[in-house]
This record gives sequence, C-alpha cells and structure tokens, in this order.
Amino acid sequence: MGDRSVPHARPNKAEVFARLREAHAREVTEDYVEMIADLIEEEGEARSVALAERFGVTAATVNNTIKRLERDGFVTSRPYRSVFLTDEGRELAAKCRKRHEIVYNFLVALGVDPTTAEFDAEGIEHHVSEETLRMFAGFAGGKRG
Amino acid sequence: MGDRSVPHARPNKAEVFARLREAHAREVTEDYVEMIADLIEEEGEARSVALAERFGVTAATVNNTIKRLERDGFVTSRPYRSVFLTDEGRELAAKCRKRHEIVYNFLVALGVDPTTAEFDAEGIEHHVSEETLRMFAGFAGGKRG
DNA sequence: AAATCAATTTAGCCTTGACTAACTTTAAAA
DNA sequence: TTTTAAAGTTAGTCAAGGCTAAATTGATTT
Ligand SMILES: [Mn+2]
Ligand SMILES: [Mn+2]
Ligand SMILES: [Mn+2]
Ligand SMILES: [Mn+2]
Repeated sequence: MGDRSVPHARPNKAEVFARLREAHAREVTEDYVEMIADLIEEEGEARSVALAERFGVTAATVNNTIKRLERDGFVTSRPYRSVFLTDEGRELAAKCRKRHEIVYNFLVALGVDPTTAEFDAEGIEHHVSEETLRMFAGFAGGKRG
Repeated sequence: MGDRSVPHARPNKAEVFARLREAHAREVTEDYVEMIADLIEEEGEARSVALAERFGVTAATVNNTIKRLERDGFVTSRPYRSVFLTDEGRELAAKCRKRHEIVYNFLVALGVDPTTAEFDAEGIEHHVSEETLRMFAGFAGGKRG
C-alpha cells in the first residue's frame, strides 16, 4: 500500500513533457471531429458557420482548421459545402466522444457540479491515458451500479 | 440523484472553449515557474541548461520562454546568469505546485499507477477548476484519513 | 595568459491557431 | 429575375512555442 521504501521508477521529466506536447498537438483535431459528428447527428450536416458559433471563433479560423483536418485525412470538404468525416475521422470522433463522456460522468459522480464538469471535462479529456480512463469509468460505474 | 427531469443549465459551448483556450495560454508559464522553483530548491539556482534538459527542449526555446515570462512579470534574468522568480512568480509556482500534487495524489488514490499518474497529472492540472480540485483533495484525503 | 569547453544568446525559420477586412458564392426574398 | 443577405473564402497579420545554426560569453584547464 503505497510503500514508502519502494518508490516507483520516475519517468524522465522530459518524457512527461514530450507526451504533454503530443497531447496538445491533437487537441484541436479531437474537439473538431467530435463537434462535427455532433452537428451531423443533431442537424444533419456540419456547416462551418455552426462550428464557428459553437467554438466561439471566426469563420476564417474554422476554414483554416478544416483545411488542416482535410490535409490530415479526418474530413473531406468542397468549397461552400458542409464538412464530412472520413472513416478515420468518424473513428476518432467516436473514440473522443466516449472518452469525453467518461470524463464528464466521472466528475459528476465525484460530486462536481454538472456545469463545472462540462468546463473541466473539455480540457481534461485530452490528457487522460487509457489506464486513467479505465479507473474513471470504473469509479463512475461503481457509483451507478 | 442526477434527476433526469431537472437538467442543469448548460453553458454555451463557446464559453467552454473560451475557457479552454485561456487555460492553454497559461500552461507553459505555469510549468516553467513550477520547474524554476523546483530547481532553485533542489540545486540552489535555475540555469537554463537545466530547464532545457528537464523540459526536453532546446536552449533557444528556453531563452524565448524566459523572455516571455520576464515580460509578463514572473521572472527576472540577466544575460548569462540564472533565472529568478519575482514575488508574483513565486506565488504562482506555489499555487501550481500544490495543485499539481493534489492532482497526482488523487490519481494515485484512485488506483492509477504512479508512473502513469505522473504523465497524466502534468496535463490535467491545468484544466482543473477550484471546485474540482477540492473534490480531488477530499477524495484523496478520505482514502488516507 | 591562452586555449578550450560549456552555457547562453541571437538570427532566422516553421506550424498552429487566432484575428480583421475584403471578396465571392450561394440561397432567399422581393 | 433581380436584389440582397448569409455563408464561405482569401489575403494578410500576429503571438506562442517549437527548431537549427552560428556567434558570443563565461568558466575551467592548461
Ligand atoms: Mn471533447
Ligand atoms: Mn476537449
Ligand atoms: Mn505542474
Ligand atoms: Mn503541467
């Protein structure tokens, strides 16, 4: 039980920060594919005006980001038309949505106010490893079941 | 108990993402002041070569960042000398260190492997509200006490 | 005191992710 | 069918945060 005489092997700090930077590099992509999937479900299509409104950024910013997502194989788009997810994009969106939900439900199960949980989950989700995610899911499941 | 008929007032998505972007803007600053405080405690001074090694970035990157921190009032520095925290920098470092510890201890109390917890805490810490932090501290405290 | 080596700085480059302003296209109204 | 409004695009700007390569400074050895 957390035996003081057997400290765990500490990862090199540089490794920790390298992983942090990798997570950062994926954040916007993850939030976009998730939001695009939401819009397609809720409204039948993902228009960039809706993306701009939901993210609170300008249409120009959305345009830039969509181009990047297209370059990276997560979406397809044609001028003046709405945005579509590729298979890869749909896959990532599904994974991110599940992860987001687990984090949100976990925070609420812990006792965090739902509104606060919405704010915090939006950031935390991108920094949760598979292992931690399993712990979160188990905890919330335990509370429910 | 999570009464379905009374949903919570959902924050505008744009507000959630605006807060996320604000948190991002503070991350590097927070990690730097914390690391500088650590180095001063552990080694008596914070040299940029040590910062570069611990963050896993080049000396040039450290130099840029230190200039930004100086501009923003968190550190002082003179050419070819080590870096010092201002009162403001020390204050922020103390706050971030406490928060980091609470997040790390919480993850370990939850059952996450200490090594994984070190990785995840480095990112999660920047996205945890005061309220969530209190819940984390309470949970870990309950396990200990 | 000179030479050398390590640390630091500078200059120049890049990508991401934000913005404004101006322009073009599409869709809706008149 | 023309006009107008909304949506989308393009061009240009900026800051943050990374990099490499080259120049400089300071500290250690010889
Ligand atoms: Mn999300
Ligand atoms: Mn998110
Ligand atoms: Mn930290
Ligand atoms: Mn951190």
